[in-house]
Amino acid sequence: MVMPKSNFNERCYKLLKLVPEGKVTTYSEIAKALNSKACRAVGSAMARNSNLLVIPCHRVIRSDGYIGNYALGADKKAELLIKEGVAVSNGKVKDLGKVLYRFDT
DNA sequence: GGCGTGACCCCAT
DNA sequence: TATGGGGCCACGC
Repeated sequence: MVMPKSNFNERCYKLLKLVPEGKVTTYSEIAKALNSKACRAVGSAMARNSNLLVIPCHRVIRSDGYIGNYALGADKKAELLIKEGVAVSNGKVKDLGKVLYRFDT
C-alpha cells in the first residue's frame, strides 16, 4: 500500500489527469478546484514531478497564457503542447481560451 | 520546530 | 502597459 506524501499534490495530479489531449489547464484553475489560492503549491508539486511519466504535467500552464516552466525545460514543454495540437508561440499559448480546460464546466 | 524558497496569481500604483 | 508588493501551500535545511 502506497501512501501519498500529501493529499494536496495528489489532488493536483487527479485534476490534471482529467485534462484531455490538445487541452491545457492553469495552476490557478487547479488551485481553485482545490478551493485554495495555493497556485504555487500546485507548481511546487509538479516541480517534484513525482509522476512525470503518469501525469501530463506539460499540460499545465500559467493564467497569462505563458507556458511557465517544466521539469524537462519550458522548451520541451512547448514542443509537447504543439505536438498535442496546442498552438504555442514564443513560449506562450496563442488561443488560450480555446485550449484552456476548466474544471468548473 | 521555524525560516526561506518556489514550474504562481491578483491587485494597486 | 509595466512594475511592485502581498498572499497562498508544500517542501528542504
